[in-house]
Amino acid sequence: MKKMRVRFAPSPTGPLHLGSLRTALYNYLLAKKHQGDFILRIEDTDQDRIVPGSEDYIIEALNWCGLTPNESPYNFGNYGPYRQSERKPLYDVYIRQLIDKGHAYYAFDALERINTLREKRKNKGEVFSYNEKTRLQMDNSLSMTSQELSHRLQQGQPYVIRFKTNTINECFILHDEVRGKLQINTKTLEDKILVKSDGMPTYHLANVIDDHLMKITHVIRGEEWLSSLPLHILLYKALGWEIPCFAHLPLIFKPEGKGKLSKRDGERIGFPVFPLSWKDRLGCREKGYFPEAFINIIALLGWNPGGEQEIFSLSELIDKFSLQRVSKSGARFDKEKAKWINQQYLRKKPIEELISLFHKELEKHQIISTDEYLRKIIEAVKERANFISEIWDHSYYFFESTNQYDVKSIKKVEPMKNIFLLKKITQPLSKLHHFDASTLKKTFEDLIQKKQLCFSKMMLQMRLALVGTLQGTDIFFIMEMIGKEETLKRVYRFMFFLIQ
RNA sequence: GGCCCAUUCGUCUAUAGGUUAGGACAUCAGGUUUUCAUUCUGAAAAGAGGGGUUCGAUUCCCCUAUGGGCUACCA
Repeated sequence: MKKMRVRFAPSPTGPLHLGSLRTALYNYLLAKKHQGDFILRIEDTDQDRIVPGSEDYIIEALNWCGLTPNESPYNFGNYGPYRQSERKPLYDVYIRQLIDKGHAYYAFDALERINTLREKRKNKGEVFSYNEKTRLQMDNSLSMTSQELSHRLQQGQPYVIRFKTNTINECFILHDEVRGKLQINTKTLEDKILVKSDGMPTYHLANVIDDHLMKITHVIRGEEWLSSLPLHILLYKALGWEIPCFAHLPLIFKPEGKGKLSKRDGERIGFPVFPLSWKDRLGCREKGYFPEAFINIIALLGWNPGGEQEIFSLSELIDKFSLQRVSKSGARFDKEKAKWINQQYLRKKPIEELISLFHKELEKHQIISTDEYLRKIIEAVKERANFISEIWDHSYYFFESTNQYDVKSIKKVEPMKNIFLLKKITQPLSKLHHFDASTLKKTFEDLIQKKQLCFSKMMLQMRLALVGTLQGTDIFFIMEMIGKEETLKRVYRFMFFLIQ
């Protein structure tokens, strides 16, 4: 059996987004499932559109997700180079071959002429297409003598090379791993440009040649390529090559509105469309998504193994993945579910890892603490956090004193009555030697029983005093953690605030 | 306009002709926790429409509608 080889072939025109990363993931999963190779190839045939830094970004993003390629521009296998811009000599060989065999031809038409032709037809409600019907009226090697052709080539006139679409077999059937059979009518195809006037091949040609030369067995890419598939198949046939398996993945749509998710959708949807930050746009990593969770999220966008399990490790994904279970229709991204998945991972993380991550989070607030202190706090609040940063949101009051109070909440709990409540507790608290949660709880209970007070009102007051809002963890735990001195300080400060 | 693809709860999806159409997120309502969360229980919520094929269609076929993709010397 032939070894499975798949490739992820992004063009370095900016950061990767969710959709491309999912394509990379599915490629990776399929390869690993079959002990195959996962190759990264950089498709930089359009030199004008290259954005500096994007290649590094691609590598780093794959790395962060744990999708390490077996072969890449930085990790050569036997089929390099892995950047298309460096493979030009290879392409030239096959371009020659296509021309010699009559599968491609030179076209000298000025862009302006084609554009005006298009305009004219459009005004008539028709469409101009460069194909079997029109090619002989155009300025190309099919409509001129060989002498004229060589003359013009010698003169150095600019030209492109077009594919001569063979329409002898009017219809043929394609097979797509996720969509099944597709019927194609060659009459509707155009003579696409294979080589641009700068001598570089277009995507279509480079892609086919590279996939063949790199011994790619399965081409897994986005649905936007489905309409070019017939051209690609015809190219394989023209070159006399074996056709690989194709799988076209459904698109990922914007969370609201229409159309496929684009790089510009980032902040509008409130979820980063990028795995890592790009310039001033926050990435999922920076937003606090764990790479395992991120992988899990995108894996489920357009695929599921059929059961009711929703949380999968990378190795489980590898084990369960199959192209047959990729859905045909586009998926809309749901950021709430994404959060939930991240939360599931946060809950499962070993405490040691959470401590270390939280140390880093605290650095942002210039806070240094001990592992032991953090351990207790994380255990207490981790259930309510989706991200590490939210652990901070739910625990800041353990690290800094409150001096701001939520006015609405204060009104709700009748302030003047409650100064009286707070006053009652300060005495017993200051007398305590053991300031731990259970002793504290007992102290409160005793007082409440003795003075016939309301437990819940007392608690709300304490909460406001210690946290500033009606949020927060168990009050007795908070007191234990911040200690007697700080507790009393906060209570007095709150009373003072109320009197004012 | 042409070509192509898709269409199950708000969202992601299960169901490979026979199910009370299942689950998850989100939503809502209750219960537990004499404070905050966690948590538990429950509810509402779907096969785009119309024709076939069939004893029987969400499932197969056709038409329409809707959405999407492509239609560049971009990938």
